[in-house]
Amino acid sequence: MPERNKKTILIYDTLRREKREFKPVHPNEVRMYTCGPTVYNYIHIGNARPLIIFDVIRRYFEYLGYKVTYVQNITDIDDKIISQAIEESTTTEEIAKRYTKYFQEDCEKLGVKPPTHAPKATGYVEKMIDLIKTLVDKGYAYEVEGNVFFEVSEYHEYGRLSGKDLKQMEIGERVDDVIRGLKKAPGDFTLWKPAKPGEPSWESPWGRGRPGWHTECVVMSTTLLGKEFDIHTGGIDLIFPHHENEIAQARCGSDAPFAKYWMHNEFVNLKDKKMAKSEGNVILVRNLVKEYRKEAIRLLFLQTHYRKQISFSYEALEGCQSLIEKFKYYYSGIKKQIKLIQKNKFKKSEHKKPWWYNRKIREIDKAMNKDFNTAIVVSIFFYILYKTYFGPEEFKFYGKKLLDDLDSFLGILPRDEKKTMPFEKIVKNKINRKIKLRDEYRKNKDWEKADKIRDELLQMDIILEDTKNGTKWRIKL
RNA sequence: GGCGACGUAGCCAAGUGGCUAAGGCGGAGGUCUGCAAAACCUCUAUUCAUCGGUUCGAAUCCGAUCGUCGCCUCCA
Repeated sequence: MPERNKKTILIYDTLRREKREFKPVHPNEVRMYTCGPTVYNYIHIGNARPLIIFDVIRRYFEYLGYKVTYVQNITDIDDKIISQAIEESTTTEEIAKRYTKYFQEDCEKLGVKPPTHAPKATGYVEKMIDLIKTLVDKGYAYEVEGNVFFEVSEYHEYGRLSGKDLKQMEIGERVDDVIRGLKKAPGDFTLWKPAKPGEPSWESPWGRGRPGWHTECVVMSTTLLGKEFDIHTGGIDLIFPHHENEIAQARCGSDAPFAKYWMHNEFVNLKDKKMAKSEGNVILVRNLVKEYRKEAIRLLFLQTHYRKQISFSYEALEGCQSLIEKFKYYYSGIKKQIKLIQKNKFKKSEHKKPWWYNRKIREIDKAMNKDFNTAIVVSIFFYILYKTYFGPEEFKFYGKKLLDDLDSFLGILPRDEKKTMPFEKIVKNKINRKIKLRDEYRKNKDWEKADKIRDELLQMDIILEDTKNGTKWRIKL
C-alpha cells in the first residue's frame, strides 16, 4: 500500500512538548506499547478512549503498510487485586483471570483489534528482579527493611516528561506514613515491597515480596519490543508518576534510549468531572454496548481529537448512533448498486476512479499525519459515503473501495449482521405474520388496528416502513 | 502553592494569520405517505468567552480579565 506519506507523520511528543516527525527505529516497522489495565474491575468508557484511539492509530500504521508490533500489558498483581480478592473471598489469580476475560470481551465489543502481545506482569517477575538488582548495583536504588526504593535525586532528568520540579512538588498525602519514614526522600518510589503473610509473593535478594508499580512496563516493553522502540502511549494521568518512573528505571537500568515518542490521550469527563473509579462516576463499557453499537461509541471518540477532553453525554452518543444507522443505509445501498450494475452492463474494467479519489486520499493522509486528526477524517468519510451513494455508476466501485480502506482503521462502518440464528427465524416469521395482518387492516382502511400493530412492534424495537414494494421492517439500533 | 489544557451555533466539533467560519447531531419548512417511518430538497454562527494590543488583514499572534477542567496521590 501507499508508500506515499510514510515520512511525514507528525506526532505530538509529550516529552518534547511539540509535534515531531515520526521516524521509526526499524525501517517499515512500528513498535508500540500501551499501558494496559489492572484487572480487578470492569472497564468504563474513560478506559475505552485510549483503547479505541490507539487502536485506530495502530491500524492506520498498518494501512500505510507498516509492520506493527503492538504490546499491551495486563497487570495481574497489584494491591487493588489483592483487596478485591479479599472482598470477593477468592484468590488473586481468580480475580485476575476473570477480569482479564471481561476486559478482552469488552475490547472485542468495541471493535478493538487484539494486541500482538498481551504479556502478564506475573510472567516477568524474574526479569523485574534483575532490573531492580541492576538499579541497586548502579546506585540508583536502595533497600530498607525488605523495600527497595528508587532514589529519584540520582537521576538528573527526573521530572522531564511531566515538567515537574521535585522541589516544587507537594508530596502525596496518601503515601503510607511508615513507608514515608523509610524513604530517603518523599519522591522516591517503590521498586519492591515485602509481602504480608498470605499475599502472593516471589523470592528475591530482599526477601519475599512483589514488584512495585512501574517496573513491569519497563521490563515487558523492552523485552518484547527492544531497548529502543517507537511509541509509548497511555492516558494523560499516567504521565506522572507512572511514565516518569518508567523512564527513570529504563534509562538508569541500561543505556537504552527507551521509547522514542510519548503519546497521551486526554480524559473523558462526565458533567465536567473526569470519569474515574476514584470519582465514582463511571459508565461501564459493558452496559453501554448493550444499548449502543460499537461503531457509534468509536465514532463518538473519533469525532474529537485525542488530546482534547471529551464531555460524555448520551445526547451526543445518540447522535452518533443515528448517524451509524445512516451509514448502514448508505453502505448497504452502495453494495446493492454495485451488484446491480455489475449484473447489467458493467464490466470491472469500466469502473473509473472518481475525480475526487486521489484528492480525498491526500486529505486523509494530511489529516492523519498531522497528529492523527480523526475528526477531519470522519468528515471526509461522510463526503465519500454521500458522493459514492449519489454519484454516477462508474464511480461506485472505487468509491466503495475507498470507504473500505478508510474503515480498515476507523472501524465505524456497520457491517452485515451475523448469520441468522435459528430462534431468530421464529421471530422473523412472527413479525411477518404481524405485518401481513396489518396489511389486511390497511387494505380495509382500519387504521386504528393497523397502527396498534405498528406500535406493538415498535415496543419490541421493530420499526416498520411502508414503501412502494410493501412493508419493510428493521431493528431499531 | 507548582505545572498544564481548554472556552467556536441548542448540542458535539474542525479550523491556529488572508477565498462567503468544515462536518455531524438536533430543530424548522417542503416532497412522499391513510397517518407515520425512512429517504430526498431547502433553511439553521455577519461571528469564534470578554476587553485591549500587534498587523494591510486575527477565531487564529501578544497581554489582561472571567470561566471550565486536569496533573502534582491508585486512576486511561
